[in-house]
Parts: sequence; structure tokens; C-alpha cells
Amino acid sequence: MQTETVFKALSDPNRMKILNNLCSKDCPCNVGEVACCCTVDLSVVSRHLSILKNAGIISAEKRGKEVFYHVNRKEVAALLRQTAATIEKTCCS
Amino acid sequence: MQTETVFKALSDPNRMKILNNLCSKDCPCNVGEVACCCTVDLSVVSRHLSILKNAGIISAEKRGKEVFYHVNRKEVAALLRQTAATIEKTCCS
DNA sequence: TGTATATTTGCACAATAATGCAAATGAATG
DNA sequence: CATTCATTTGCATTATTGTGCAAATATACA
Repeated sequence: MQTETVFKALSDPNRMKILNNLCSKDCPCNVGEVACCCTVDLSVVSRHLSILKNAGIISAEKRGKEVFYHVNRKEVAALLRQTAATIEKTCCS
Repeated sequence: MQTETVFKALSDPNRMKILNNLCSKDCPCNVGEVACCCTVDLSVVSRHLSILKNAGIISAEKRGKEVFYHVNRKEVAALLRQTAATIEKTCCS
């Protein structure tokens, strides 16, 4: 997981909505459920999910004809905390 | 400071270079010093600094004809940690 | 006041990214 | 094996963003 890629993935309003939506769920969601949170076409949501997945923010699991997505909570949180630590630290501290 | 704005501000390679450069310094830098880390025009760096400033990531202080920029370390770190916590937490936990 | 230096801004252009629609793919089921 | 449903992908269009150059602004200083 690369910091820059993650930030880029999170830089779009619809992707943030999608991520928030996924974060609010305890169980993985299929694309249709994810798409409820924004007004764009389902194909656009699919593409956004793909971007989030490539950034390592979410993971996909195929079950039958559906694909279930869930947030890689620990990994994303760890990356953000590590970035926080790097930013907080001056070169002398 | 808004999460989405911050992520958007951090979604460009040159702005990340600029931020890393500023983070590596203990003292505020003027635009020329900041610009060393990337090959784009000085005016472009100035614009990137403006975007980072509007996002609340850095602050500017004018001294004479120079403008010195520094990272708002604590604030940015706090925002990232808070975001990490939100992402980590499921709706039932 | 005129000149030099640091930074910002106006503007045009190039590059990237988001979007919707239609078609393609993959999988269950009659 | 045809049909249906969920998802993805190709393609064209639109919207947004990054960039460089020239000019404007702000400040110091001779």
C-alpha cells in the first residue's frame, strides 16, 4: 500500500462516499448496495471500487455472480497512523 | 480542516514532494527553497503551496519580501489519526 | 524614485480524470 | 442451451486540474 496512491484514491467525493458507506457496514457489500450512497451510474461505482481496490483500501470477494467489497480497516488505519507519525516528526526529533 | 480537502490536496505527486520537503526541515522555508524538490516552474510551486495552505496542511508567514511556509504537523497528524480511528471502527464496535 | 528580488496571478493550453451509455463477461437457473 | 442478473469494460464526451510563460504585485534597498 502506497501513501500517495491511497491519498489519490481518496481524493474524489464519490469515492469518499463509497468508502464511508462501506465503513458503516459490518458485512461486505455487493456493488448494488455500495452504489446506493451516490447518484452516479453503477458502472462508475464499479470503476471507483476498482480504484479503491488497486490502492489497497478495500478488498473484493466473488461469490456467485456477485462481488462483495469490504474495507481493509487495519491496513488503512496503520498507513494513516504511520503517515501521521512521519509528519509529526521533525528531522531533529 | 476537512478530511476530503486534505486528501485532495495530497493527491498530486508534486504536492507530496513539496510536503515531504517541508516536513524534512525544522525551520520554515521560502518558496525558492521549497521549489528545489521538483522540476516545475516556481509559479506552479506557488500554486501548490496555496492549495496546501487552503487545505490547512501548511501555514505561511510573510517576512519582508519572502514568504515562509511550514507544516502544521500536529493538526495534520491529528486529522490522520482521527480518520484512522473512524475507519478502524465498525458500526458495532 | 528607480531597480532588483520574491512571490503571486491571468491566461492559454495540455494532461488527467470522471461520467454515462452500450456492449461484453461471468455465473446461476429455468 | 437460452435467459436473467450482477458486474465490468470500451468508447466518446465533459469536467477538472496541472503547467508554463508573461505580467502584476509587494517589499527592500541603492
